[in-house]
Amino acid sequence: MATIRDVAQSAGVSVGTVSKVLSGDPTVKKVLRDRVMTAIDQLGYRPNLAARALRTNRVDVIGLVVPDITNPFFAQLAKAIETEAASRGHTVMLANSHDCPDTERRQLLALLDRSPRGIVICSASDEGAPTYRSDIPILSIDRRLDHYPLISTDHADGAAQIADHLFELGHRHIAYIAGPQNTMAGRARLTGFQGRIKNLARQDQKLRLQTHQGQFDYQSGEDIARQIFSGRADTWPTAIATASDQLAIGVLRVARDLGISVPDDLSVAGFDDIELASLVVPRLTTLRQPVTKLAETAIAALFGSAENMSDLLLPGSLVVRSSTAAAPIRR
Amino acid sequence: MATIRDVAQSAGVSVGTVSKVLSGDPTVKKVLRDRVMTAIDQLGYRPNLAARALRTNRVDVIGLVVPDITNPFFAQLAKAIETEAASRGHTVMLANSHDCPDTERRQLLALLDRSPRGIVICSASDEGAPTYRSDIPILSIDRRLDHYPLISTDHADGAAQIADHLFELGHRHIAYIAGPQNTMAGRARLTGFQGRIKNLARQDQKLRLQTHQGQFDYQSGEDIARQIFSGRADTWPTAIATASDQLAIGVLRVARDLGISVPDDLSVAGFDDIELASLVVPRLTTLRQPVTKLAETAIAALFGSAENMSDLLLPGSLVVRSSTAAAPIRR
DNA sequence: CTGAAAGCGCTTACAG
DNA sequence: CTGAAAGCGCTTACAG
Repeated sequence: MATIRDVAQSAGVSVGTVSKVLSGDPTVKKVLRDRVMTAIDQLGYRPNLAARALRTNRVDVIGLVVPDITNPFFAQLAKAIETEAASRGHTVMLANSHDCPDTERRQLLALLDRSPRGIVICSASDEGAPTYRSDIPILSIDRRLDHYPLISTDHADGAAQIADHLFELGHRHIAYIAGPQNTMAGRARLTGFQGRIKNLARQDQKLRLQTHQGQFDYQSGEDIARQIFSGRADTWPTAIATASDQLAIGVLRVARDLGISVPDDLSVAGFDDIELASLVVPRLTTLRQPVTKLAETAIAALFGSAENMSDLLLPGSLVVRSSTAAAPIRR
Repeated sequence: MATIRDVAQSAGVSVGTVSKVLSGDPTVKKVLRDRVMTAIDQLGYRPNLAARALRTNRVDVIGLVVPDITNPFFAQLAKAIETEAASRGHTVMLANSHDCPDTERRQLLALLDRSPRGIVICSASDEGAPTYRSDIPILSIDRRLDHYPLISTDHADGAAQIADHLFELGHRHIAYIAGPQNTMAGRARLTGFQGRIKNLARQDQKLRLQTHQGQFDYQSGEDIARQIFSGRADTWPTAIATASDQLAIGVLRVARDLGISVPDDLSVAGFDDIELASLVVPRLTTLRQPVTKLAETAIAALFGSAENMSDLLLPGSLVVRSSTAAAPIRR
């Protein structure tokens, strides 16, 4: 491979001048600049990034740690971050923590060693984590790591939007299937939903909410839905809201198995808007997380002054599809 | 950050000795080694990887280029590759080509600049691409880039396994929905299926195959299925095999819309075994691609002698679920 | 406006 | 078995 010396020699200038041309320094006269450019083209010169990194102590890389790239939400996030980073000439280093704090710590250290421009992490758990001493900015996305600033969807507000939607459709007996309460998202969505329902109950005393507790996954949705529908039919809710699309899809399947028609007899709403949400029958009403916006904001923060960054909540948007409709008339 | 000099000073040895300890050189006496280790711990020393890279001209990174990390198949692939790379102390640099040859080229050049240990690429198109001059090994996975060695599922064999399965179930009128014929996977699956059917036809002259042509996506499956079932019912096939799970899922939806019972009236088989395949109703019989094995093989090849590497086809495995069953008795 | 030179933090022959 | 020194390919004050 040609080095900067070869280019300098071929162009008849000093190495320093080539470097200045490379960095777009305007003090280089056009004649020289042109000679250098031709030499670069001729030799097919590409700068050695390791040498540059050693000298400048900075490398055009963004580190990204997610629990599992196979989860559609994280895949979308990774894609958005990669695209955004690429548009700024940066490459993304990807690591999966496999939802394991130990692995996460190892991956984070490995990334830190490569002195990237910054690191974006969706933490495996939002319980206490070691803090990393280094001048490389670290940003949490979706799930906070330790004390590092967090960029995430406003989960509470999103859940409240769903509550409003169901209330407006006339539902007065609503079930909520919450996500795990040891995650911030799980907690925020539950309290957001409950809070809004409490407010709405002032408008209509008949409004009732029953809550259940599961994981974010599909199986939980199935299990809890079966439990909900195990009682007498006149005790059934007319709408079920859930903390994730996966949960909602589990509910949909149970409804079909039991011959409960969605949305005629039962409205179902999810959360996240994963791709599957619009493929399922009927297509799922849900709350879309602003994934691209989250990624853009995170990258912008990394390139700005991530020092004095504070938490940032971005609003999600209600996506109404065919799994929710006016409440059935009962009795 | 502490440097190797600080460690040397603190341990009272030369920089060279520290370096030898770092690399596990057995010629260093235990006393010195211990002193060095303590100094490292005390100072929290972590080697500067840029400096090491400059010196050794090698960096513990694997480059990975996929069309779109959001596609579940590529996500699985990326996860497997990342896990495998991590187990060898390497980090993965991820790039999305967005299915665009130009972007792919740019991404590939950017990765090459970072002098990774090797690059694994699932190319955006298997039509001609520029060849890259560099001593960094490049390996194609799933879809070939130019002349670079390819590791992929044996698509033809996989499609043949599906053909066998349907034949054994007694199906004698089978439709095949092929994928795009400008992709190798699309072509190989079609010819594999056709070839096996041709063989089986020697055992039973009544065996008939009709083929259709679509994309790999869900919508294609829906469109073509509608077309298939637009004729008289006694001309309908008893089984439909497809070139992708997405296609098959499109077929399933049409079947339900038309009141055709799967698998009683119609057997449906997909290809790939994406996660959705086991979530759909009924669960989809399909051919599982050996994703983990593909990734392991690719990484092993990169760490071995990728020089004299040749193409490698790995067998897929038939996953029988509830969307296929014995052919219905007609007439 | 351009060039000569120092130095980033390592690894690796080479002496001893 | 250990150390002194060269050098990887850049960037960046500093002189001129």
